[in-house]
Amino acid sequence: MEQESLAFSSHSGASTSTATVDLEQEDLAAMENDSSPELGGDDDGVQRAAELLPMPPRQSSRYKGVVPQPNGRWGAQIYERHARVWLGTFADEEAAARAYDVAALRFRGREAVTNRAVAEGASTGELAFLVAHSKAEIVDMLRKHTYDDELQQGLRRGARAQPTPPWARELLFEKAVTPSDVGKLNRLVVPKQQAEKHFPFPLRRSTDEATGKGVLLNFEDGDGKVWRFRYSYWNSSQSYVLTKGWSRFVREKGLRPGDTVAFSRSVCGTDKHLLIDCKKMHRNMPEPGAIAAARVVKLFGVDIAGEKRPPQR
DNA sequence: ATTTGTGTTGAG
DNA sequence: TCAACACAAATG
Repeated sequence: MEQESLAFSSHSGASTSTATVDLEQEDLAAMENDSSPELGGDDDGVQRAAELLPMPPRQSSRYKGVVPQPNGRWGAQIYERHARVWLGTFADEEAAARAYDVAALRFRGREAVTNRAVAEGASTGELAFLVAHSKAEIVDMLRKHTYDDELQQGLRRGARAQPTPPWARELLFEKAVTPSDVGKLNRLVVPKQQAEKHFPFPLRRSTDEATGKGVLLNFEDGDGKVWRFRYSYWNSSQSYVLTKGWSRFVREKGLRPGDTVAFSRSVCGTDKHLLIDCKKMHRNMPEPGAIAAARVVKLFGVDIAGEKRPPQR
């Protein structure tokens, strides 16, 4: 259901057939459809009648990628590798221009020349949405005039249905956890530079710490589950830390020294909440205690480990 | 009967 | 690359 096929016109088309090619993820199939241009007196000169009827000269559009249609409507098109990609027809010029802009952003990236002011034609969220879809999908949305809906729905997904899609996340930083980060200290040391750069409040080193509370921050994990940690600054060690709630996270995720925790931020228009994910260094390696537990179960045929075994993932 | 969008050309 | 123009293919 991911693959759409769009028709493209062959540039040096000697063949009279319309080439249909699949737009995959990123690439438009290259068609080297070359042959000698048809020569020879193909047709006579039967082309006079039309000239006499002064069709109101179709005025060209002031927008890039927009072309007038005979019926007064507007078409949008963009070129890719010598081939035209038709983006559909629209009632008004602006809608067509908008379609071109969207396509240009998807095909040529952030720096693409568009019709809208260079400043803000696309939010970070929209850019992410675009990149998360194939060119064919975007073109299809444009032609069906469903782009705006899909975009909104896509951005919703991040704020509503729990798991924020990968494309709606912006990585802030990662840290390989140390033994003490996953030990009994119930705290994660957040690299100072990263903390000051990415985490909410410029946590006052005396104020907030003096009161000893810091701030509570919510983090969504890969499964959409929300974790709440206390984030504060410890004067004693001159470091930023995540404390309350951290040990439970470590336990539930089975974090071990050397594993990595990644912090990112939702890129959706509104609430740019924080996200946390962990990358286990050795995927299939059972936890230290797991082996013993498994043996016990096997030996005695009793699920004595059932209660104690922490949930995986 | 209309509309879409492809074939095609020539300018930049 | 890009749009103008003509008109065949696609649609209702």
